[in-house]
Amino acid sequence: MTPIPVGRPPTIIEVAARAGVSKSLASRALRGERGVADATRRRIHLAAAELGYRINSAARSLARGRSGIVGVVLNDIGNPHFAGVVAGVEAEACERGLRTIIGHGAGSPTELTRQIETMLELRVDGVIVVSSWAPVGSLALAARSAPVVVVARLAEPPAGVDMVASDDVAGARGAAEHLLALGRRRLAYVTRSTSATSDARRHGIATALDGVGLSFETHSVSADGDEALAGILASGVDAILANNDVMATEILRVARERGVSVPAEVALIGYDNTPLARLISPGLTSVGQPQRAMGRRAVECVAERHDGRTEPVRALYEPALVVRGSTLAAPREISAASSSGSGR
Amino acid sequence: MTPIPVGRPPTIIEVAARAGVSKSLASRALRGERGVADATRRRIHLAAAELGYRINSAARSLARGRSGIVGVVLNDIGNPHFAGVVAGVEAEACERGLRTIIGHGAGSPTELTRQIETMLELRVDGVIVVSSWAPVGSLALAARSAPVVVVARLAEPPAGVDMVASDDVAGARGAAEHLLALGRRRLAYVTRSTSATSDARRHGIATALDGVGLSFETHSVSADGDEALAGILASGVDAILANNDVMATEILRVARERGVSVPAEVALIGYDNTPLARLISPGLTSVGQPQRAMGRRAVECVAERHDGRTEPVRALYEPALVVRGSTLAAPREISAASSSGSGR
DNA sequence: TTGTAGGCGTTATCAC
DNA sequence: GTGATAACGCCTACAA
Repeated sequence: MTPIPVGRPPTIIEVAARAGVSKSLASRALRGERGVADATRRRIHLAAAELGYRINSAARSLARGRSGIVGVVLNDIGNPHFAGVVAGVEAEACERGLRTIIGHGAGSPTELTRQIETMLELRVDGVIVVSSWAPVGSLALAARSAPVVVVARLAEPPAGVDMVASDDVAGARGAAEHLLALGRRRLAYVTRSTSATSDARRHGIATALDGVGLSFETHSVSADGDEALAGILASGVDAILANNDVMATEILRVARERGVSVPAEVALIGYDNTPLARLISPGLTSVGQPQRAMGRRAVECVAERHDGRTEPVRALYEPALVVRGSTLAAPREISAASSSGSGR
Repeated sequence: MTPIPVGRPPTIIEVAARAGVSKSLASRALRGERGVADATRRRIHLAAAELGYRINSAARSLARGRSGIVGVVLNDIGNPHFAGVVAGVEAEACERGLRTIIGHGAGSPTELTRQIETMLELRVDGVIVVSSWAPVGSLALAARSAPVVVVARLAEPPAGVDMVASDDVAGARGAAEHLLALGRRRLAYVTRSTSATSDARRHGIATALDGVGLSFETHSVSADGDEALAGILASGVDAILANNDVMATEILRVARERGVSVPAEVALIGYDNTPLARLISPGLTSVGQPQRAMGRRAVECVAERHDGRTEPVRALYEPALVVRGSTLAAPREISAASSSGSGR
């Protein structure tokens, strides 16, 4: 006893009836296939328009076996880094005639997994997971059902999962070397929580400091860790590397509130080089990743898997340090791209 | 013994076969309906787990007539205002057993329309459009197929479309009055482009200034309008109201680059009171909207429509001015909630 | 150029 | 408790 809703969307059968043709012909005409008389085609399109017909994508993907949609699961909508990746995904998907839908992982492994599940149930043609917090197990499982691409660093990406990332070790090392070159010696690394990405960046910093016989501390702070941040700022460090721009911006705010001057007392470096880095004052020195290019590459990976590729992709893009006021006394901007590679 | 499934994802028929039951029984068991012997139910769940079975949501929504998914179409992923609304939507949807997927309108009416179309083709149970740039026509059309809620101001929302907004006129008026109270007299309003939201805010400012016999200018600037912004800053104004926090932050950056001091020379007010307002320096005075509450209300609207409501909802929430350093000489924060209403 | 006849995976309505 | 069987809306051979 389905309570028939008022104005249930019309089906292709009703369109066909109105145009006086069979449903298969209507289907072909609406899909834009050739082999339909022009006059008939016009009648069909007219009927569809009059009825407000809209294809039922559930029925279509059931019949075709694929949906024409790629799903993107984001770690955190509020972080502008992800907006950049999404832009790349959308551009490439659009060029290939694919639609894009987005799922929000809300920074939680559980929720990320749920969103990936939803995408798979929707039978998307591929899942692009922009997060390094998705449980490896659920990624591997997902990859059994559809092409899965992770746009982030994974310690040990499963064989069935493609990975598109930037070289976090090199990026963080470059950032640390920049600080060393400026004469900073007491560095700290601040991150939200441990992840493969975070670990790789820490390792990069360690590499740089090992070379000159220095050590540094790593701090994990929670979302509202103002006190913790203040403590770090007051601990005698002269430079802080943050795991991303949002984190760096928080640190900058706390520094200001506590009267710690940046960069005079403490130099500050973010990661991702999001628009945020340019907006704040002083401008934030940050390690840039080619977000758009990575997003595009992820869609390519999905397409390649559909074309039969089975060997996993491990694309690593070169990061580029963008120097701004938060590490320099003068607010003058210097773009110091360390190197640029395709990563392919 | 868990054989690795290969090829197409397993269907409920394979699960049923493996468990030695009919597909109807498997369906009932997997759906958690009662009327299945416990032992049988366990066998079925085991078989499903071993095969890595995942329901085909296309088939389900085809059979059921609804998808259990609400679609959210955002004007701009990069603007943190939308993240707040999404959080509210997700919370409420989750409590009601609904999934949420997101579409990215990329700030363009065309793309917004396309994303709404995609949602309708996916037969979502409701579309929540968080933007005032979606063409009214396409909203009205969409509302013929599914409940549509706009979370933004529309000049004349179609009868079939629910609207959840905050009182932009009052919010902007309050902001302008705040500036007047501080002794500012030469105000300017800066927006990206005209929209119902933008118009309402302009009107609110006009209302406040009319009361004291002052006038002001409205400027539309494009995405990379640094020169235009610099021009406005140099035009002799002593206060600027921006259409949103992102825009305000841009203005602040340009002001800094051109040596215009905020708030000493020019006071600055944003809109939305996003996390961004707190992050930058000086803190940004901003008109807050209850994003989460509005997101939740939107999902309620969808549910109500499903329960048979036909009269449109026109919910208006009270904005609240949050005063920070960008309008005060001292960087001390004063939370000045003008009033708080449920908007129901 | 057009029509007919399955079939896609699931749910729902019956019988048994 | 359990199992056939008919939709659901569309696509795709295959016929006409």
